[in-house]
Amino acid sequence: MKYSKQREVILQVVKESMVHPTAEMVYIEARKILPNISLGTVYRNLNSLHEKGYIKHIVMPNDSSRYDRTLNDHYHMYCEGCNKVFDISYDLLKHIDNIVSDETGYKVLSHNLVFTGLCHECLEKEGR
Amino acid sequence: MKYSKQREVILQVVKESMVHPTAEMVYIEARKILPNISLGTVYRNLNSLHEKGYIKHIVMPNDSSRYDRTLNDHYHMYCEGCNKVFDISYDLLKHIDNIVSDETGYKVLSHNLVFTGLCHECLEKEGR
DNA sequence: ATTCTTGCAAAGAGTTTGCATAATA
DNA sequence: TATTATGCAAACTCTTTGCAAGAAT
Repeated sequence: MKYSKQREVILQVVKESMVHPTAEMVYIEARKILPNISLGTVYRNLNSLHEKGYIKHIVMPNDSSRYDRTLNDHYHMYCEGCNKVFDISYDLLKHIDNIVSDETGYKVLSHNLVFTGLCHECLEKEGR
Repeated sequence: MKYSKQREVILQVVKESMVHPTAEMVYIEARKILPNISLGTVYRNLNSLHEKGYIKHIVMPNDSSRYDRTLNDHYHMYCEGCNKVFDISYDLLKHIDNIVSDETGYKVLSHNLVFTGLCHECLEKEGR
C-alpha cells in the first residue's frame, strides 16, 4: 500500500468523526481539506482502510454503510426517526464468532449486528 | 389488503423454499406458475408480506436481501464461498431487544444479525 | 363504483470500475 | 522505472416508483 494524501485525510476524517459517517459524509468533510478528491477515491480508501483494519464497516439495513473509528467490540442502533447511529455496548457477544464456529462447524469470520428503533430525541418528539 | 393471485404464489414460493431466497429467486420460481408476473410485483409483495408478518426479511452485508419462511427467532450465516445462507440457532439473544431497550432507553424495534464465513462444503473445497 | 394491484419501464440510491493521468517508491 | 492511486464518468446491482390498465371488493 503506497502512501497517499487522500487516504490520510479520509482516515483522519473517520477517526475524528463521532457520527459513524457514511461515505458521502466522509466525502463532504474530506473535500474541505482536499477540494478535488472524488467520491470514488473515498469509497476505494474506506474499503482498503477497512480491509487493513484501520476502521470498521457497519452495514445498515435499508441505508448506506457507515464507517466507524472505534475498533473494539460494540454494536449499533439505527434510529428510524433521524437516521443517526448510536453505539451499543453489549459484552455478552464478545466471543460469539468462536461460539458459533464451535457449535456449528462453520468457519465464522465476522458478524454484523444492527438494532433498529428510536433514539431518545425522537422518542421525545413523538411524545413517548 | 386485497387478495391477489400473485401475492398468494409469492407467499407459497417463500414458504416452500429452503434456501432463504432472494427476490430474484422468488421471481424465477413464481414465473413457473405465473409466467407474466413482474419483478416489481415480487418486490412489492415481499415487502408487504414482511410488513404483515407472514415472512421475514434478512438484510445481508454485501448481497441481496433474503426472505425467510421461518418466523421464530434464529440467525443466519452467509457463506462467502457459495453465497448460500444457513440457519443459526442461538437462544442467548432471545430477549436482546428488550434488554437493550431497558439498558439504553432507546426504543428497540428489531435487530438484524448476520454472520459471515465459510460453510462446511466450502471449507472442504479449500482444504480445511 | 371504488380501491387495490398489476406489468412495464424508467428512475433511484449506493457502490464499483475502466481508463488515462499523476504520484509514490 | 515500476507500481499504485487518483479523478472522472460510466456502469452496475438492487430496489422502488409512476402510470395506465386490470382485478378484487
